[in-house]
Amino acid sequence: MGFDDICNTGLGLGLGCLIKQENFSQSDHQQKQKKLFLKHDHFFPFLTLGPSDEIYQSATKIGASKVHGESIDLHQQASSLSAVSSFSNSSVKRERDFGGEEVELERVSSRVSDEDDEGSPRKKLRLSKEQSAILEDSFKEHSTLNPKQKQALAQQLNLRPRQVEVWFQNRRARTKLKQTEVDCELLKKCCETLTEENKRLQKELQELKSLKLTSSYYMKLPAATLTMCPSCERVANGGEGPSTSIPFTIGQKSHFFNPFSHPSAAC
DNA sequence: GACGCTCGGCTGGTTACTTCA
DNA sequence: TTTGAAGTAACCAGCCGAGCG
Repeated sequence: MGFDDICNTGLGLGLGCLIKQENFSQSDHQQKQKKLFLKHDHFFPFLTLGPSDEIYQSATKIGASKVHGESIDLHQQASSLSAVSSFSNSSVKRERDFGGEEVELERVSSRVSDEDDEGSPRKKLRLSKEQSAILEDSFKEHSTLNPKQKQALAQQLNLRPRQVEVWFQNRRARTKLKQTEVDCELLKKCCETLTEENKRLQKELQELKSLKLTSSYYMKLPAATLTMCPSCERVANGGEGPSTSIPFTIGQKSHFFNPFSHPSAAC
């Protein structure tokens, strides 16, 4: 197989992104929850240079999911079609007293809460700063609550357990939403970086193809005069002659590239 | 062990209300 | 003073896993 064969095997560029998954030692449920939160440092965008069909396959296989034995589905499961129309004719009026404390003046509520064990009408209250701070602290320790923790927290905050539960549900949703926004921004930047790298490699590829005629010259040289860089698989003429400045790739395997760990694919 | 049922907890989506620029 | 956007408490439907008979 000569250099022509190598050059004409359809070298191409691939683009993908790896997501690393930690091994969890927690309960299944918490594991399931953690899956939803992607850490920044778990992204491994990469470019590949190799036979085009292999690049596509490797990029889709690897980027689509499998890292560390865990499969990750970037596409969230189909969202449930919630056609809920939570009709409510309750209303709550609140005022602030002189000290800034909130005073609730509840008026009407015909909607019965599912947790309304006290028979009191549903209120939409605003949690105090202290309550929020305690809830936040508790959330930092554990994003989910067991029944005992929920009960204890409810007692401590003078809230109903249902309120604590709802607060944690909403808090998790907010966290996930923010994380999604952050991930989106990160992916945008990754995409920009990889696009630039892709352009650069395309250019490099064109240059390599343009060296086709020159390369035939190297093939005629005795094998002993050629040396290959083990890391980048570039062949040089053993330091002899002008050819050392004109490397070319002969590796057939895909060249995985991580722009975060390797700012440049070049030597 | 397989099956069906119940229950509790979670997620995604939504509504209604509050706050603030 | 009004208004629109953002934040958030509360809710609902649906899903899933554990426990039980």
